[in-house]
Order: sequence, then structure tokens, then C-alpha cells
Amino acid sequence: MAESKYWLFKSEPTAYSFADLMGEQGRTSEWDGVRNYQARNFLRDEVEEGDKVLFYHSSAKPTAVVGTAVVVRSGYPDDTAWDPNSDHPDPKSTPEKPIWYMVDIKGEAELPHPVTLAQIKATPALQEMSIFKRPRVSIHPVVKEEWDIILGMGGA
DNA sequence: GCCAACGTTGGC
DNA sequence: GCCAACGTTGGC
Repeated sequence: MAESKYWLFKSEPTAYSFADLMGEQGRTSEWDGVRNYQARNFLRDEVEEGDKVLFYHSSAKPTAVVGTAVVVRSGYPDDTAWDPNSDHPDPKSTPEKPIWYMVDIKGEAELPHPVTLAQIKATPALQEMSIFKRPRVSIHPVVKEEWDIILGMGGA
């Protein structure tokens, strides 16, 4: 395995929250339903088993990083794309020619204190985070320094 | 609930 | 292959 990398995964907690992940069998879930090419490219090509994940609640009160997770399966085709009964079918993607990819993640720990977007914006060392450069993408790379700062702010 | 940002679609 | 229209994300 290559050296672990760091990521931030966004989710709307009304759709799927960190508590939902922690309540899963084995605290593990597929991260399916990504239908954005930039995020897909990360999932397919770069997110690897062992990588660490910041779990971020978007459109929440407040919007914040709430916990950490670890990737337990590298990218593989998202089979919900060709399931017409899934929440996010895409008939253009097929088992023979998959368009969309997912990974499996396992919840690790809830942060003692959620790190809010407002706090991140107020922290000079976090101004270069990818989340500010590419809005509307649900998967973002995080550098180790950012990871360490956010975990420190979260009391982990 | 509003609306800005921006990715995606589709007409030409 | 351009670009206007449209749809979605996501902060506020």
C-alpha cells in the first residue's frame, strides 16, 4: 500500500450522517452515489485502502467536520448506478462500462468538538484547503498539515 | 428559502 | 466545439 493520503468527504446529514455510518454493521459503508466527474476521478484513481477521511456535514447546522473514517476498500464500480431502484440511478453506466465509482469507508471516531466551516475559514493555515477552491465537489484531498490542524481543533 | 457558483446538457 | 439554458450544490 502506498503512503496513506487524506481526504474530506461531504455528506448532507439528512441524507447520510456520521452517526449513520457509526451505526452500520462494522461501522462500514459503501460511499455510493457520487455523480460528479472530479469526485469520481478521486474515488476511482486515488482514494486507496488505508487513506484517512474527514467526514464533513454540508447543509447542516452548523456545517462542520464531525468525525474521522478510514478507507477499507479502494475504488470499484458503483453498482447503484445501474439499479433503477437506487436513489441515484444513471442508465448510461453499465456493469460492462461503469462510469461511477465508490469506495468503502469505516467510521473511526467522532470529534469531541465538531470543527465548523466558520472555524476553518477563520484559521489562516487552512485558507488553502481544496474545499475553498472547488465548491460543489463532494470529495476533496486534504494535506497532512490540514488534517493535523483540524483534528487538533476538534480535540482529537 | 434564496441565490451564487459552476458543472452538465443539448442545440446549432 | 461553442455557448446558452438548465439543474444542483451548498452557504447563508
